[in-house]
Amino acid sequence: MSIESLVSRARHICEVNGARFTSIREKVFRLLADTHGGIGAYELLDQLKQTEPAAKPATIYRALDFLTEQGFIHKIESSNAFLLCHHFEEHHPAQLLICDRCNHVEELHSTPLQQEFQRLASEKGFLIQRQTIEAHGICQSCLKKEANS
Amino acid sequence: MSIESLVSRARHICEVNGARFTSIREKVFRLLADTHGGIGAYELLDQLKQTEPAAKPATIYRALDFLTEQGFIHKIESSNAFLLCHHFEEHHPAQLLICDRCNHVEELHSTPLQQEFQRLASEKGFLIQRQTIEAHGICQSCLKKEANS
DNA sequence: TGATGAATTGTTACTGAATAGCTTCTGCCC
DNA sequence: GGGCAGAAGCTATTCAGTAACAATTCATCA
Repeated sequence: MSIESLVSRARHICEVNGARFTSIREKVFRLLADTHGGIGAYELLDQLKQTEPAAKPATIYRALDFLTEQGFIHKIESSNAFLLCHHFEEHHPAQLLICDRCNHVEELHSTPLQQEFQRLASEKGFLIQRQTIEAHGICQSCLKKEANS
Repeated sequence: MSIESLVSRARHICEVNGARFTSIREKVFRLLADTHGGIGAYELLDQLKQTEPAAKPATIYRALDFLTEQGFIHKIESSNAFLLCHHFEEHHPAQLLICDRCNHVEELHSTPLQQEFQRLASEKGFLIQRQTIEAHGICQSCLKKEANS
């Protein structure tokens, strides 16, 4: 999936939503799209400063808030990092597999898993509004590299 | 479950493990035991300072690291808070239901849920080493209060 | 008892994460 | 062009977490 294609899809969604895909927001979006895996807000800020020298933490966090609202990115809670979602046409909860070796993140969308969590919560009378399901470990490709060495 | 009972159980486990349940560690343990729900490291630090004026962030984080190693506490990743676990006799992954109204945290231990997540990961060739499963929302008792008002 | 080595704690300093509050600018609608 | 709302600038601050090194405590073994 090319970056340009992602950008134009995002731009289109913003138009539909009546939201403004401003220059800064687009830049942050592109930086995220360039990143393999998650990236921290301050690293993102450093990169943004190369074209927006005046950028400050608030600049990044406002952009990240916007991108989150539009459903373009996920936050990785267990590592305080942000991740571009490549199928943002509909908001969806995701489960993340985060490789601690290569930083790659695999995004899952298992309905049974969510439903089971939902069911357990309901049993306790708990109303879920937001869920975080993440695993850290080692991805397939890193495991293979390890086996071959 | 009384605090004293928790403390003595913790002390016993430390003895068995050959770990030292020092004064600072016990104080942090007690502060966590006094807390309803999760608590942030710096709030914990403020409380600890009342009896340990020299305490610094490192003091708290070292104690928290120790208590985590012993399996006495969980970290709530989605709110950067720490929570005493009341059944720490065996290390176990937990799922947390965090009420955003009253701050209460319900701890679940669903084996099916973990296994399903495990299975999904395996399908992708991913080896899970640590998992975070949390939900934010509203607990039963807060929902009832709401209904009655 | 006294030496010693490891674990614990003290101390200073720093980086990274996130938000608050207020000002300025920009785009849009009338 | 005037006024309004949303976006971005700016300053400052709080919270979260770690690094590095010095000082201390403690169990143990000679």
